[in-house]
Amino acid sequence: MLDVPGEILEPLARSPVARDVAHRAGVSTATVSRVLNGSAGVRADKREAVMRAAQDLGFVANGAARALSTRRFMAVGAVVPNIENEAFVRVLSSFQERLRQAGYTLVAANAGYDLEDELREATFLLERGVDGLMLVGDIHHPDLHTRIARHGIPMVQTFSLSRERPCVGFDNAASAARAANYLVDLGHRRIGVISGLRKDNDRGGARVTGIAQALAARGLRLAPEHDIEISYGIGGGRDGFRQMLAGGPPPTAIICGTDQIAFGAMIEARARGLDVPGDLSVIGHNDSDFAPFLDPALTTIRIHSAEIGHAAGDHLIARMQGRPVVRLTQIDAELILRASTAPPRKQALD
Amino acid sequence: MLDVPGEILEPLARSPVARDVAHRAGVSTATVSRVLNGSAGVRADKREAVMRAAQDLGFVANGAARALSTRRFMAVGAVVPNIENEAFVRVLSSFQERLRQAGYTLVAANAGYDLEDELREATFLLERGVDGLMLVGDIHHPDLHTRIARHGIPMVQTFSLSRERPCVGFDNAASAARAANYLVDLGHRRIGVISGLRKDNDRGGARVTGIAQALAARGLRLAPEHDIEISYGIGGGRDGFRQMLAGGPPPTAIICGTDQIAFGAMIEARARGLDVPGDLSVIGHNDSDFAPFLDPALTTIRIHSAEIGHAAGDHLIARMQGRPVVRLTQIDAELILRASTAPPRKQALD
DNA sequence: TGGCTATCTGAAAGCGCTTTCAAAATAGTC
DNA sequence: GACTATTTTGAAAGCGCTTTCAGATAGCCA
Repeated sequence: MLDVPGEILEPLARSPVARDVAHRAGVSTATVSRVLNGSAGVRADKREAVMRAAQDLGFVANGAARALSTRRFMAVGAVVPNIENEAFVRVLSSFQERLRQAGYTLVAANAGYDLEDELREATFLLERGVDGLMLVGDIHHPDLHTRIARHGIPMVQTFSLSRERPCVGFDNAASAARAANYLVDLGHRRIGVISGLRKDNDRGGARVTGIAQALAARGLRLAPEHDIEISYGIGGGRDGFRQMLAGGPPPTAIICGTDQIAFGAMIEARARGLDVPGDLSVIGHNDSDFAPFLDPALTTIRIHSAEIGHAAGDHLIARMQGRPVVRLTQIDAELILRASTAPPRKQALD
Repeated sequence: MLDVPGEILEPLARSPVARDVAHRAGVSTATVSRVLNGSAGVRADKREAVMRAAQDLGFVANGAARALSTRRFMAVGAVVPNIENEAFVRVLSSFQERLRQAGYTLVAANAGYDLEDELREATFLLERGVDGLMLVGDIHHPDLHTRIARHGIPMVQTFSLSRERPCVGFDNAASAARAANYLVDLGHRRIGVISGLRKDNDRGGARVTGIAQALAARGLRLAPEHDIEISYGIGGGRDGFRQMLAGGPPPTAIICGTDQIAFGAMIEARARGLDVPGDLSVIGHNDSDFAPFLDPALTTIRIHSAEIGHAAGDHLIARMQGRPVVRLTQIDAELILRASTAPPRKQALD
């Protein structure tokens, strides 16, 4: 890093307030407020005058004053585990889209898969006065809901379903189970899982559970040495698959917690001379941009992130406006079949 | 999407305010404020009492009231072209990290590579009362700077250098030129470029210019048919390279605007039976997570996004606190050599 | 103990907007 | 033209916090 010396910069001037506009237009601030908020009952000529005055002065209402006065901040918060994760970014993006249309601002924060941190960030947002809050998953710090309740604002959870709380998501166990069943149908018998960290992460946990149960229902089992938990990312996927190979006879198929992990596993498999899908079928999660372009193209569980974001936005907006709303919105994930899955080779089956 | 009927939810209760705390602690709101803001000059026993009362009541200061009173919102805005773009997400993430430490909240918005939209989003943030603003690049709507100035808040631009305005970035032309020179040094003579959309995008434009100039300085030229502009993404890269092949003798090396584009170009090249790097050397931009894992591993220009975000954060914080600051911070990009670049085959050189 | 600082503390005045309430202006009626 | 029903309007009271200013307390020294 290199700092290039340059002119030193300085600040400020007083920006116009409602009284200035009122003066210029020859009315009271009450009327200015009425005009600017579109309330009815202002004579056309005064309305005109106010509009022009505001325009001339470049008046912009002070958000804090307005918020203080109306008791609404017109902002909603969102706390996601990892703001650099594609799926969360997509949700945030679509969530924001909706909020923006309704005049709300999105304030997002990062919790890094840690309950304490999540609580801290959420509290920070609450202090800011957000009018609503979006969270990811159904596992949170025990104090979190109390604090949210104390602020009396609506909250919605995303990505997973919840028994008690408002949520927009999908059945992680069921969709992962579907992937497992698909593999079993193809003829696979030894199926492994590489997931991200599962601590305090109901999505990851549910997926593995779903797979284990699906296998059990078909008379198979998820061997402990084929149930790997690693940190996210391509590197994690490589490590995970390496670990799996170290534990006895390799699986003929694996289901991964993200497409990045799947990508990593495929790389490691290839480095070990295994053919995908010949020797190893691979399924990812999320349907990332690159998934169709991998070689072979990656079979993956597509999560409709944009729809989740939209639905979560709609839910929160409705509640903030006092409209009734259903507690649970389910948006199903979808298994996208591509070239990384195939029946196992005969000799691998014994 | 499926809506499952559920209980209908409802709201509210009054949250405690400073006066409540004052009452409970037997002091005035002035003292409460002093304690909660850590101002000196409050006797220990009263301080204790206030702390406990606040704790018991679960008091959280109303952000709007505080903002109104202090004239500082403790929030800064950021408008980026595409919130789903890896490089921008990284910058936002590190930017936020710094802000958060200093007690500021980040409010981010999406402009989608459109000047009008950028103006709209920035105005929205300005209305919100942000205390500072981060933008990307040096090309903006003519009205934007006027509006920012009217609010009297500091602004910093990122990713590119600017002649007039505060900025944290790197010399896009120079770093792209370095990549071009490297290719020429390897022996390449026909070098192509696939960039993202260049309209209103000084980064993309500068990179191409830098490459063209570097080539010119070595007695070569960037042929128009080898100068391709496409929309971002892997698909864009494929299309771009296809277009390039349609335009006469193919280049022996290409420089791409992002790693995604490079990835797409590599896929297309392989689909055409070209070997990378044997028949085609490829250089990307950004050093994405997947770059080292592509086959072959991608040579790329690493942009130190995290440092840019940190520096931009530091810059804004300093100015918001009235401290002097240098106008321009340069953070150099770096050419990361991997396996996707090599000398051209002899027969390709004529 | 009295007198004089040095500390602490609370009353009160904003911050800039919205909104209520009653007065002023206008319109409508007979 | 007097009188009532409507609209329009502005004065003023908050919203909940910070901060100034002056008064109350405590601390010290003679």
